[in-house]
Amino acid sequence: MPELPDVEGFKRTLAEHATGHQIERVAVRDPGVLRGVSARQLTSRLRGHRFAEPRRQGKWVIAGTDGPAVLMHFGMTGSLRWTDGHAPAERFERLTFVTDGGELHYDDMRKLTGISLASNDEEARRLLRSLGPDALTVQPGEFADLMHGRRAALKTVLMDQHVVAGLGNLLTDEILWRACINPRRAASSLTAHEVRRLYARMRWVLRTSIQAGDVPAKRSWLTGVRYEPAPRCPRCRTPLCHARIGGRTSVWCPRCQGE
DNA sequence: TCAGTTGTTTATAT
DNA sequence: AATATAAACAACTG
Repeated sequence: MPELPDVEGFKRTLAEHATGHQIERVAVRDPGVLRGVSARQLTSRLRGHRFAEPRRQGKWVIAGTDGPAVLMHFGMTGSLRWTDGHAPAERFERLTFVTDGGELHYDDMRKLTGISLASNDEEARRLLRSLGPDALTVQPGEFADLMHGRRAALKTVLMDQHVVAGLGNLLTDEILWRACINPRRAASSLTAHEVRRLYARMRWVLRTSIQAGDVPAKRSWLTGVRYEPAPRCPRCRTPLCHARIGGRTSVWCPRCQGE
């Protein structure tokens, strides 16, 4: 269930375990996750190279090496696991990087996105150049400018990876609920005060979620109640509204955030 | 059997 | 350029 906090965790897995280790081979169990590269190419171009410090931009992990860089996306169901030695394949394991120190396993049930290869970090940046600034590191002034220039519904704008990278459906609803702003408001209609509040709540939700390793499903969070049959606002107990906004199911509190 | 799903890309129209 | 919408991708859950 990868949202930005989960992806940050995958990056950490790479950083803590894989960095410095040499890739001996890549075992492609399901080429359906490869994007723009064949299984043979992936192995031959990566073999012998060592993982460097990984980066994250939005929901992408860039696993650099002293040669090519691996671009990973996790769609709705992907994840990354490290095992110190060889481990039998999990049910949805699609690809394994076998290194001299252990194995990095890419699991993904649905295969909605996948893995691609860039010749170097420069090409990796070029491939991801259409992404907006990362939601965790975007500066308040830049964030305000981005919101100001968009007339579409706030929910749609926040989820648009070309505007700000990293916010998915659950995170966006959680942030808007905490900022007490209606998801259908035009982004450009926010007052300066509202933009500052939105920014502050976004930072808080992201930092708290990253610490937890995912968006917490606690009862005090919108995320923790949104799948209940008749969910109520964790703050004021008002029954929550739900509708499709920007093509995704959205949940909000009509009392805290307006109808 | 059918609807729904935590995401991205592409096409299409406005 | 923005904006809005739908479809496709794939495989599971309720």
